[in-house]
Amino acid sequence: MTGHDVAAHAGVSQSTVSLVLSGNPRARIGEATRERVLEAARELGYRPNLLARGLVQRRSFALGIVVSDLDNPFFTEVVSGAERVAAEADYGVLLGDAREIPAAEHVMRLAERQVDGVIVAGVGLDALPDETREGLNLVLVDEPSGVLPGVASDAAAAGRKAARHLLELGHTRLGFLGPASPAHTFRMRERGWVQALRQAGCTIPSAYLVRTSATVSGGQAGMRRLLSTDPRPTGVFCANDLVALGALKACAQAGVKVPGHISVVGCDDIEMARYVTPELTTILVPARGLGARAARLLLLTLDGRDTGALTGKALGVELVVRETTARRSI
Amino acid sequence: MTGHDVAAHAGVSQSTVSLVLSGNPRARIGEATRERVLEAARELGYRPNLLARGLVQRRSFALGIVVSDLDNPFFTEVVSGAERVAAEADYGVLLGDAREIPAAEHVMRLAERQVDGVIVAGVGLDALPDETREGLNLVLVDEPSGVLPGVASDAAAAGRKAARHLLELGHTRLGFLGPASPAHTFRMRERGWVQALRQAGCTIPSAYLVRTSATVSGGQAGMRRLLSTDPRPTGVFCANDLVALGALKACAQAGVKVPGHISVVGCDDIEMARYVTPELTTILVPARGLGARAARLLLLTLDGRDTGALTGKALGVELVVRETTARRSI
DNA sequence: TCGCTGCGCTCATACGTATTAGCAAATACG
DNA sequence: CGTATTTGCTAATACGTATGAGCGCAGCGA
Repeated sequence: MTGHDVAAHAGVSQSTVSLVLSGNPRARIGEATRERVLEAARELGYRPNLLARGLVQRRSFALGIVVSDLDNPFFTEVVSGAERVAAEADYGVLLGDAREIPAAEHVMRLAERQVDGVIVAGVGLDALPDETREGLNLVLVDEPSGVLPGVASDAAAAGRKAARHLLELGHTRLGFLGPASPAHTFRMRERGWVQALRQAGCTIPSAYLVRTSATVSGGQAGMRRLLSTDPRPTGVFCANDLVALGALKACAQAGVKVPGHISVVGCDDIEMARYVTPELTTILVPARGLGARAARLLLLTLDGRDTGALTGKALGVELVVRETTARRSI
Repeated sequence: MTGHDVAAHAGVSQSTVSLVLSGNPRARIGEATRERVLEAARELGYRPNLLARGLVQRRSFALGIVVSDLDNPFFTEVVSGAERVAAEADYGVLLGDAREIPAAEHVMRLAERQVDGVIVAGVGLDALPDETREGLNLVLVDEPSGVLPGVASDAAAAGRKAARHLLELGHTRLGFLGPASPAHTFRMRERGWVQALRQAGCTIPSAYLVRTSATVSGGQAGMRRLLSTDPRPTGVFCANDLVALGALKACAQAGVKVPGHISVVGCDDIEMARYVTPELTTILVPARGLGARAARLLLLTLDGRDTGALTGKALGVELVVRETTARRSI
């Protein structure tokens, strides 16, 4: 079922079929033949071959999205946001998960598939060698590089807001749970946290700064370490919600009451945060918004339009107070 | 950077480049020229254009996956499993989320992109009209149709195992929370549940069979209704884990102790089930396994290989006892 | 010396679409 | 009525790859 078949059926040439169906407005086509072609196409159930179109147009109208971990709900939200925008614009979305196959490899494969651009989330710039990305439209999510376009949340603000919230509740012994990651976002969350505490005249014993992997089990192990310090912190900020969930688990297992004995603040506001008991106080990072904005940025770039409105400033983050934080009781 | 460029650089024809790089084993190529071509390709950083290849081979080496709801962790796990298998086999994965755009529309778009096959999950056969799928390799996940190939979990067994578990704990007043969905999986989970109860001589008042949407808020609302019955059920089976999480939330808000006052069993075993407090007792449905098997089935079909081993029987489900179920106390 | 047989490579073409140049007929203009 | 101009369509080509047919050449036997 090709354009030639439609042409034959309508008694015109393939060129005419293409002109009619591409909807090129400045194409001069008689009303009668336009009707005949549309009718024939409908009758035959014609669907254009986008590979052929892509080949000649040198645009595939597809974009790729590579995430570091498809099991992390934060990234699936990013994907979800990007997919929505892309689909709305009639773009296809090719997915890559960097757990088994490195991000750089995914990017090259997507390039072979001639995607018009690639969104990369949760992957540092150092994991993407130059030769990987030459001649490719890349947008980084939450990894400001200065050299590549990207969208980001205000990670330092996330740390600051967590700190201020706990400080306002009267807490002064404050712990941090997060990965020793080169990822910009994690570094900035930590930096914002530390700076806000310093500014408030709060000292930070090194035992209160615990390194863990950015996963639930990491948070669990990290919180165990934190609970074994003496005196314990009365408030903890976790670098992301998965870590916070692990921390809550560790508290429950150790018989430590949240928020009675210790207050916990997460970061991301994944959906799960609302469903655990007690509900997690966290910093909302608009994951879906980041994905959507990344896709929009890419699409604007491809159309050669102005992208200033999207690259300008970071997406705001917001404190969401739920049940894991309370005024210091002792 | 095309095969012609590599050819010019190596002093051979484009055909030769193709023969060398396609690695066609029965191609007769001299060792010297093979080396020259490989060297040239490496030097120029040549990457073949898969659109062109797909056009001539009439195979894109890509497959599509359409899910009903990308925010449901169960489906992201299905996607994750399929992506892994596909990537391993050098296939691309095109993603479609059926919340904004109907599944049938996604399938047609994927067909235009010439995917070699499509995996559809969480979507009933009735949502896919015949003309949508003609000439297309479809695999349905958890929606046995008899007419299309598919992979499925043993949904009736899920219902039965939930029932037996609660019966063994001494519960006799048993409620069900689930959608009035045409989806085969939900129907079978319910049927297995009902049959096992009947078989045990357990009557099921219609007030104990509550219809809700298959979401957290649906489960929350449903559980509220169930808690207002008199006498209350002492055990509840939820059609999936999201519903169960909502049910737990409703209990917490109503001051009803789980599992002290009421036992709750979910279905799917999404990751979240382990992180809520109390941890959710549930029926493990191997989502990632389903996705992986669907992808393998598709790949085997495309290679014209035998698929008997994969289509034969449903994937087993398994009771995972955690903390939301306990022996009937009163 | 002359066929004959593999070997190693190239030529030509096809895949299905978009697009430019151009042709014939119709229309407008002086 | 003759000449521009516009209208409506087609022919031809390109996109980058795979692949079957075919060609020159070396080696080999007679």
